[in-house]
Amino acid sequence: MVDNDLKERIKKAAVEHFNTNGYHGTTIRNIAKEVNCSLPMIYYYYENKKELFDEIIKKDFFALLKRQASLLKIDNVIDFYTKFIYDLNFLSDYDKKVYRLGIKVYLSFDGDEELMSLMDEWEKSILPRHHQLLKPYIKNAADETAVVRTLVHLLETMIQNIVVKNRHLPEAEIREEISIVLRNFL
Amino acid sequence: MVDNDLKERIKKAAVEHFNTNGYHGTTIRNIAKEVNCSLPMIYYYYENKKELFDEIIKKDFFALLKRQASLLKIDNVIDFYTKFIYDLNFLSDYDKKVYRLGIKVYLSFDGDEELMSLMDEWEKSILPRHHQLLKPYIKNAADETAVVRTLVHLLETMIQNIVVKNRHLPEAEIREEISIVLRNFL
DNA sequence: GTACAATTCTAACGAACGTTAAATTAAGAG
DNA sequence: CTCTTAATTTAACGTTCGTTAGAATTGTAC
Repeated sequence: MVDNDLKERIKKAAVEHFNTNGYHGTTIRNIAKEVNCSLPMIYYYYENKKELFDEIIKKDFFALLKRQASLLKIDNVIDFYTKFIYDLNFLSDYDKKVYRLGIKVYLSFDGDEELMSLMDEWEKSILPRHHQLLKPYIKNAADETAVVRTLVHLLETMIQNIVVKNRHLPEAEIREEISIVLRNFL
Repeated sequence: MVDNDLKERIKKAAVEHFNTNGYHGTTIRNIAKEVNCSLPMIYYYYENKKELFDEIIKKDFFALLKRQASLLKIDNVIDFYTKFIYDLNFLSDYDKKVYRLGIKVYLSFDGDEELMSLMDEWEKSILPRHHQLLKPYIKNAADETAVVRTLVHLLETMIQNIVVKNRHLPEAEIREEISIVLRNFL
């Protein structure tokens, strides 16, 4: 994320501020000060505060989610999920902040009903996607849906630890937890 | 939570607003309007906006956490944890909102560093507490700490689903997921 | 160099914010 | 009924907010 272009720098600063101070706690003036431009420049590139916020969530956050979801070359299921989570540790700072902001909207800390419904739609797609993904590897299908659900729940917590709480999760811990959920299943 | 007393009604409305609009998005005027009193009445009962916010987190949220943590009569571990989570579904509306607000502070959506460090301290106590709790029931201690960690992570997601996302989690689903993590362990 | 468009700025607008001073009303004691 | 204190209100303060009008600057094409 090289920041030469002013429009991009504004968005970058906005992500930072929205994350730290929330939507209402973020002021256009603070963003302008941070990127060292005058206040109306922000209105030159973005219609208003809300549009700036929405662009981050609608474009950058969902793009990030889709990028994540498309990394689907599985050979070993546990390796795959471990890598899936572990790699989050090494997202760029900007991507992590966008992710964090998205999760905040998802947990309805900020954002409006339109954004919320976009989130809901995304969320509904998660379980089926992972179920599909795991299907070919299931050996013991006794409590299939429950295991997939548990796995997804576990992934969710680990994502939040890395992205929202900004912790580093060691690969070994990730692998252990995923294995615990998936044993007796693969 | 009967609301006769004005001070209590103010706090109740504040929880509602802080939850929906965040700290900065909440205005004293809106709170006053909601409880049908004049604006300075809020300053009659609370020093300022920040003190009102802090009282909710420091008193009500932590009281709630401690109340939850003290429900420790175990006979069957899975029964216990299932009930522990399932009962969250039936918290009073007020308690749920306080819980939700607390989690938001915990995830640093609002609140200052003082509150954050209170949260950190609490968080550090969680793993040891559950480890202690599970100790007498462990049969297969091969990956003891990992299982406890996985369980706590799973509990966290379920708490967030109930309290933050305001979903109802059926007892059967809770039990299934806890059992999946704890099998081969008890 | 001149013309024109794309950037960027200074300065201000009205509205809403947190907070407070001071006046008013309600309640309880003697 | 009077005095005193508690509860509540009206009205305003200074500040900061999101936003915009309009001027100044910079870049580009001929």
